Amino acid sequence: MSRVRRYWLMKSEPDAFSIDDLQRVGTEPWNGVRNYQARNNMRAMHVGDGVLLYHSSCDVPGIVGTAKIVSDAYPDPSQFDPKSDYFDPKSTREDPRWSLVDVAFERKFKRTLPLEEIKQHADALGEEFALIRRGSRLSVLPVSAAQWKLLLSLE
DNA sequence: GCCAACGTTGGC
DNA sequence: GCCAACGTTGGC
Repeated sequence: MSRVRRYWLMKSEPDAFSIDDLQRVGTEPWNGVRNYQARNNMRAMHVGDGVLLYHSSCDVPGIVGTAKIVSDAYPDPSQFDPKSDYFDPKSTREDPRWSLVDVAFERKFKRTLPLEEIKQHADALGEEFALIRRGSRLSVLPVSAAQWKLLLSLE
């Protein structure tokens, strides 16, 4: 039983966790996501799905490389840790509120593909693409096969 | 540092 | 269930 490979885009702030950090550690549990839409997207992920890594809140915001999903979603342990910034007192182990997936480094682009440049392809990418939708702050978002192909061709 | 956009919280 | 207040995101 095979399934269709799906694609996603995941943001991080390079000051906190960059693609170089991911390359160093190899695989990272993507913890700390505390937005329901982003969480639901992670719950829809499966092993083998493709990820575009995006750097936000930095000199040149943009796509910096690719990664792979290497686990299905499971409860984010940091929600249960009172010492963690991501502690959620309203979450229980019986019914965990927040999930994460394990993300493995795949490839770093030769250059950052800047948001500014991505926006120039808004027509081809489509108005519904959350990365360039006005006011969208979603940190984990779906990417279609066509969008994936186009964005990789811009590297 | 500014600020627009958005999500969440909590009083009523 | 409404909505004002507040906190956060993230480009610029």
